[in-house]
Amino acid sequence: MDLILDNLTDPQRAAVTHMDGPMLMLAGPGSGKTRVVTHRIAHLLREGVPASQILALTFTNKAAEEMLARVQQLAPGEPVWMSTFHRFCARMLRQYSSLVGLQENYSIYDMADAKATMKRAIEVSGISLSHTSLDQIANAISHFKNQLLTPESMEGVNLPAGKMLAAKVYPYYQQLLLVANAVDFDCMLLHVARMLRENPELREALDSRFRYIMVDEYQDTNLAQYAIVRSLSVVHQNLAVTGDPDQSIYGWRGANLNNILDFENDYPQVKTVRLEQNYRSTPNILRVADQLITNNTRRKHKGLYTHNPEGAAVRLRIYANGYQEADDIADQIVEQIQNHGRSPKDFAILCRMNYLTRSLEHSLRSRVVPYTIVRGVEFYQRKEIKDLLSYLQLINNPANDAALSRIVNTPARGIGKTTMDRVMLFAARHRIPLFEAICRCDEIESIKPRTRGLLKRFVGIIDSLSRKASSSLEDLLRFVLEQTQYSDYLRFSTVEGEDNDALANVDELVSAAVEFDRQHPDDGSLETFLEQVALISDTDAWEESSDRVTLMTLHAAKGLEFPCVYIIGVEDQVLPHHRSHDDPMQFEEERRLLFVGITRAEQTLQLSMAKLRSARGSMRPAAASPFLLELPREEMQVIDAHQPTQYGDDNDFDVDVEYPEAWDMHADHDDDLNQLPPEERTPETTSTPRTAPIASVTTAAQMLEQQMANTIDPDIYTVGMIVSHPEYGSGRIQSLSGSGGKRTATVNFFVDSIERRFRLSHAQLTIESED
DNA sequence: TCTATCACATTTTTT
DNA sequence: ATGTGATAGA
Repeated sequence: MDLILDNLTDPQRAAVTHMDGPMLMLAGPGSGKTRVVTHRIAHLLREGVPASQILALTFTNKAAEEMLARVQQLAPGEPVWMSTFHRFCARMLRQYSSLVGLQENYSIYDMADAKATMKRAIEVSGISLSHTSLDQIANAISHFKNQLLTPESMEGVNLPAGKMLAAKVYPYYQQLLLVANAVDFDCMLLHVARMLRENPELREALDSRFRYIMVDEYQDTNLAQYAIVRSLSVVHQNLAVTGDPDQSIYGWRGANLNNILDFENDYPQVKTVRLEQNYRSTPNILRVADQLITNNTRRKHKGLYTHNPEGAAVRLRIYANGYQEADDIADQIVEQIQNHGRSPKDFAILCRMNYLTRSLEHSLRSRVVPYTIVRGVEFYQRKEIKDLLSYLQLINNPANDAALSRIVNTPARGIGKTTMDRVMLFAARHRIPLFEAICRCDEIESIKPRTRGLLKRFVGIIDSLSRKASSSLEDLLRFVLEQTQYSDYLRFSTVEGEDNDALANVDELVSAAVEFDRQHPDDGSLETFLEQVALISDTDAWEESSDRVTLMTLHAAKGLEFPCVYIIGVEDQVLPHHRSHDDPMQFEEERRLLFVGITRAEQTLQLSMAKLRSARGSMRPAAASPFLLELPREEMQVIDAHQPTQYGDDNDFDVDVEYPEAWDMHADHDDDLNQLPPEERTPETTSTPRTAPIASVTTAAQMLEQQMANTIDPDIYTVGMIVSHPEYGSGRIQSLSGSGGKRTATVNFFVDSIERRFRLSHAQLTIESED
């Protein structure tokens, strides 16, 4: 039995055993890509390639950790260098910092730090934000860096008007970063790429040090990453990249789809392997995904197939409004958990935009279904955490202006905006860090003597903290808390019993420090801790283990899989997003986004849209996403849950909203019902026109209950009746209670004389005799 | 210098 | 609906 080579398909084995020369692995969703990559590394090691010569680059920490663990399992021994691009660059910069004008204790700015710095740069450059925004400028600068454009190389380059201002800010921003001995995320890549380009002997050394390079999710690489990878594989072209053009959803962040589309041109001797067999989804789901993505032009053809058994038809539900959508999905989940042995963790609800999870949250909470939201901002973005980390950063790198600005007056020390403006002016004039400017505050004439005293006291605090810099992280952090009286500050700024969260978060950070000390008994430096923290993301915190329904954006769902998936808000202007409508490239990316969502599903999938969607506080009509037209309707189950709503029985919107004719939204759905599984195909539903107004109905939830109740007429049951249950056998109905969807029967079973209660709308009770 | 109030915008966000 | 950022007043 060969752990590494057995149980692989032919294409998989071909990829695993490929050793020298470039390789492109086109891996469809659920095709066992991670398995192939890890097995290939194990194979390389077994064939005698030293672990130190292998470098595997991923985009997420999670992917890197997972691969590392799996390789360790297959081939225990010296670990292979597996990390994210950014972590790799962080290490390189640490080692070769002087080549790009940094010191080795440089800081890594997160988005917030970077934006704050840009804001300063904008002020310094004297540009008005009236025709643009900070976000736009930040985006543009990020793009410059991803395109390997330095401020110098951009001089004289013609730019669209939208980017002109950003280009003006760019050099000022870079200057501030340099003075602060700091980099932002994009800089890390840019610096390393430049370093490799400008230092041929270093490039060569690293090229032969990392003889075997693997890149995961290659479709998401930007130009900077591309340049780094190419530089490291000029002499030793043992570059294996894996990816799927159809799953490229980060174009807006600078990812260049051409990197993977042109890989075969870049490396003519490339060996291309296609992994087309899917192990994840039912054929039904896969066909829907495949048919959708066929509409894209910028792709490499893959013929996806699976040997998995046929499953339930993919559902498309059209709801009257977003609340009904949320309630119905929550009801479905409850039903599946109660009666079909599902757990909350089997479900994922995906959406284009974060705010769409709100109504779902509400519906789940009211039904006491546990859920988590995977959001962009979490623990390390919390104010108290950022504050404390800023103290640590300042100790590690006193030039870190972003950290200083954050905590110079937190807790309050009487150093306000006016003072800091003067300090900043002085710092900018002398091109020195803020901390140095504060140390030299005697030279700043505009600052009053009293304030100088306050500034000096601040310097004293930082100095005393710095003297502790080499103690354990836990001690250091506790010392910071003590010296700055930060805990008191939190307690005082607390409104009324509300904010004990903040103190708990502080405790959690201390725990993280303790844990770090434990894991790094010898090499634990402040620098390492800060680097680790800076490059952590919040999606990493998502615990797979907890038994909860997962709510997240389609972007966050990449790489994950769930038995049951709901994709909500499949509406025009939402998916595709209205800002991606015009540009065909972006439009295709939106289609890929839906493709990614669909292919997360293992067993069941429901796409849904609402005819009315509340956005920005008000109800607006929504039209079907154009992508819905591209799906194979004939094999899907289309359910138009059109019902009158609390928003008016004579719903004006109904007439106004335009639906593609092919969808036949309001027609009778006998066809569709015939595709339902038998238990859902009761005479009641077919004979009751679904558009009939139900006068007494007030909320969407009640409507749904009614609807459900109608599927099985509860009134056919009477007390004393003998019924049969699939699990417990025969029994007698003792009593009946409730009404509508809550109509409940208490049954005493003959087999054990135990009474059990069932909701008639859900339970599978069959009548054996009337008496 | 701090605090309260108001206007404003609001896609997605691996690092 | 909700949060953030700027501004004005204490």
